[in-house]
Amino acid sequence: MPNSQITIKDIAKALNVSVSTVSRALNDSPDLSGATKQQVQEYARQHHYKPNLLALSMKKRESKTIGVIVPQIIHHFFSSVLEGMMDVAEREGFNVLLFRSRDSFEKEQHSVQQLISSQVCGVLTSIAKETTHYEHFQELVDNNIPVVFFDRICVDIPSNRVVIDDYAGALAATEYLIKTGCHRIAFFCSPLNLEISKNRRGGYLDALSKHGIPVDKDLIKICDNYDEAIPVATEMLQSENRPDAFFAVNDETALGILHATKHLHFKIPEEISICGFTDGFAAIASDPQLTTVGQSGQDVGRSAMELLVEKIRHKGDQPLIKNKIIKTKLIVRETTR
Amino acid sequence: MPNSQITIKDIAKALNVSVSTVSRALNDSPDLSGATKQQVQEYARQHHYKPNLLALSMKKRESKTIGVIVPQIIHHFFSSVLEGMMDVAEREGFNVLLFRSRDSFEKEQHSVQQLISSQVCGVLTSIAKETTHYEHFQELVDNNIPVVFFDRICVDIPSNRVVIDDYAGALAATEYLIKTGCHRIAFFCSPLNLEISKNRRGGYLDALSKHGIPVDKDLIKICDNYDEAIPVATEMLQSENRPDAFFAVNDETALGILHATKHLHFKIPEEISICGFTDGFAAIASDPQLTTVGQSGQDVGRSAMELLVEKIRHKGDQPLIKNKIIKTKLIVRETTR
DNA sequence: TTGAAAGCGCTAACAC
DNA sequence: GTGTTAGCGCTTTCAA
Repeated sequence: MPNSQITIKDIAKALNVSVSTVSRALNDSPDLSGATKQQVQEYARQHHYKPNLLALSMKKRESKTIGVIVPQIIHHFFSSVLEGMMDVAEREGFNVLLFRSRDSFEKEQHSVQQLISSQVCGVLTSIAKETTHYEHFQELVDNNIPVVFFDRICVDIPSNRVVIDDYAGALAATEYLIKTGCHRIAFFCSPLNLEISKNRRGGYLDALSKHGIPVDKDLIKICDNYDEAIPVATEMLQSENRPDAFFAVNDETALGILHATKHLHFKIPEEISICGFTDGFAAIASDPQLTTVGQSGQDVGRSAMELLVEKIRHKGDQPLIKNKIIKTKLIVRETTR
Repeated sequence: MPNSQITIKDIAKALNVSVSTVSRALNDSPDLSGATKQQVQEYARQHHYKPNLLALSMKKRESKTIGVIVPQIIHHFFSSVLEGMMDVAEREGFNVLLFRSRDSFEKEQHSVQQLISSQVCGVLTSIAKETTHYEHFQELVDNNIPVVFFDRICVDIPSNRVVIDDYAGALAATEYLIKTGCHRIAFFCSPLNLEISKNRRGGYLDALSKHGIPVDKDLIKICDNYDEAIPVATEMLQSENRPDAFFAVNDETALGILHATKHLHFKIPEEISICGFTDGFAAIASDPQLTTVGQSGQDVGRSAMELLVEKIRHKGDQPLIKNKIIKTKLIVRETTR
């Protein structure tokens, strides 16, 4: 921390006025002689005076800082969300304190503690994969710190939420696969403690039942990354009763499946259809290009930050819970018929 | 900001002791009776006491917070850098205040002001594309706030720097192409005001001259993204004197070239070799998988944070400037012979 | 129009 | 062992 920063005290001494005068001048208070005001402002400018935000926050009991916890940063969706949040934070004059949970419950808990200690005026978070209980988030609520969950939400805590319309996205994708002639559609998803997994699975299951296709549990796998998808998909494809389509919770997994499918020389999409979820750059870079459910991370980030700021500004008001649902869009490319 | 947070004052009142006793107990001071200490700690625990970091920072004149400014967040390299920084920050007990310049000089300036005001104890940044003068960074130095530049460095400010070895990476990649039998190697790069462009071009040119291959200006294009690369590469490939290899400043551009090349039914890598720079996920997802110069953003982030923390801890010491160069690694996959 | 003083939450030097 | 107090930088009420 700097030891040479100039304070109002320094200015007061230099100009032979009181600190309150300096404070007033810098805040452009109306009841101050133009002369003194100008003099102070001029001096402050020349000496690069900058208010100490720490002191200001203490005094005003308001830090103008928002805490964000994401599971991961190198991740197309989460970095998009972050970018969207920064758009709004900047516009609304909030700074952002960033934490990352690495999907660890412990790290998430620790981040929340730090955030409370840091006196942030609101928190945006997507919960860690490991997380199954929520006392730490409850503490935020108890401390009167508004929270908005996004994407991986927590239903146990009364708070605003911004989610992708996972159910509708998964429903639409699965229906598309069915309508293009697929009958045995495998589904690769994340652990079911995550709401998004439940919802995407819900969409998948409902699409099947809607079209009278029985559910085969062997077609549903907990598998959500590139490396794991390759052996799992390979095994399925070599089985007697192999699937004719795959739907995965994210693009990486879908691309792992694609890799395995090509390796076994199946024709895509004639023999096997594949659909992902996210629409990152890799979906375009792959060959054939990946059909996927597009979700705008930036929209999620923007909405979440907007909701939070609104909540912070109207803190005393009725604590109504607003949920925001961001629409997805099926992007049909070359891995489906 | 919370209004219900418990303070040492509250604890003192409840337990009928003085605030200093509470403070000492919470800091596990040795000169305190075990009984009182335990009583206080127990009470604090039960009531979820959390120290007010703002007050602590004011008092200690040290905020344990590091400011980071990146041009962009949705960007494989920068998000990797951020992730690497978070690794070290977490380990070393620093919080991270995040800013984004969007490559705008004005936003960068404003971020620096906020950082100074926020009393951060150090700053990590990669300068905006627009930035051509550096008074704002000089102010950090004047305020005795350590700065480490990474990737897009600022040579005018005395400070530590962490850079990718762009020159060596480009040299190695180009030499590899030459050694595997390519003679007409096209080069797609970013505008030349960026140091990285200059350095990568330097590596490319030197590799050519080292192997006695004349430079053909028609083979060098300012083009650094997927969409633009497709038409530019297509045109080159259809020309009479077509290249037999492409080297691009990033993976997206290389993948655009790959797309164009496949579209024209050239055999890869037999007829055309392609090499990118970055090694993001898309390089693996593509088919054939992309040969590329791997640059570890995480290593850059980690090194930058480590250098900064070191500088913060040894503030009084000799202000020697340490530069760190992060090696690249040629990752040969399927788009080169 | 300006100044003095209290206080935000915390620590630490100094008393007892 | 424990309490009292000053002070970090700032705002704001009250007085002058």
